[in-house]
Amino acid sequence: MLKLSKKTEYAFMAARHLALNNSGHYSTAKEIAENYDIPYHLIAKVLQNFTKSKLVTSFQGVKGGYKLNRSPDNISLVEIIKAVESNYQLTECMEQDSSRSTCSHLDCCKIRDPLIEIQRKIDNVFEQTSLKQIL
Amino acid sequence: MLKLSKKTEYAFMAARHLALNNSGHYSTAKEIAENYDIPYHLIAKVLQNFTKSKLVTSFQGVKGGYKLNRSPDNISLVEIIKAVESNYQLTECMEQDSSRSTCSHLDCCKIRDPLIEIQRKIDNVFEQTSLKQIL
DNA sequence: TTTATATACGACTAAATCAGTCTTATTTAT
DNA sequence: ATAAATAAGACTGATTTAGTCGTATATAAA
Repeated sequence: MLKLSKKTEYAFMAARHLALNNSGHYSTAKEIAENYDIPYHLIAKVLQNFTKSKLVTSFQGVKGGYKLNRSPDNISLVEIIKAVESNYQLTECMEQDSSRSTCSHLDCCKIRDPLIEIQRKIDNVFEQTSLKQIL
Repeated sequence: MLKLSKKTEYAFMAARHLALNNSGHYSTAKEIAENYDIPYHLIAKVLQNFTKSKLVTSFQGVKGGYKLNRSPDNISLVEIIKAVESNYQLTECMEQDSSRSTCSHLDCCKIRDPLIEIQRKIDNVFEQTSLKQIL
């Protein structure tokens, strides 16, 4: 099956929220958690991932929170996905670090190359959809 | 993350094998299992799924096996995927039978419609790639 | 300078899913 | 009859995912 994890769903929701609430105050993890009924610690981790990938800037302490670093039409969905998913790929053997791939069929599977091409096309879908388009 | 299960990988490999060995004899589950080092019972189930979705015709008994019903350029990868994956979708809330959807965010998530559009585009990638293209 | 409110981060647990195994029934060519 | 094949479902173990908990650190404001 072809599925996004909840982490990615939460990431889209959070990114959307940040894009729509970019004035006045910094949005907090608590605010997003309550607004969309998402467990606090989960959305907090998503936002921390955003910070690490420089999608947002975080401010600690009272009146702290998060703000987007770029305008929504300049952020692609693939950036949001890659910020939170450590394993964004179609099959195990597409592991970037090929030494980590443990697939026992590598030498006889014969379908790897066409699948890489398909992965490229799917990347494109997410690459070419901007955060602005899901507001 | 966005991943195909092993079942789909095995399905692609089996479909490819059937396409390349369509003369002389019917290919058997055993033959495919040994050829690609796939557990026999797993590939057997994949082939049974193919039969159910009319992608192949099965023949029981000695000298039995499977044969493709259509030419490889007339079979899309999405058909192969849907034959083996009961849950081919991007998110839980895209469940065709909406009564089965248990997502607790349905009323506040706000990203469902754009995601449905993205699902459509990904469908398209698999729809427009034929079995012939992965031979 | 204390307090309340925020991010940062890692350990842990429970639930769900996936991959694989095993067993039995049925069909059919020889 | 027998051997070789599909059909189908129950079961198990491993892995992944989702969610929880606890603690440290930073900072605005009283």
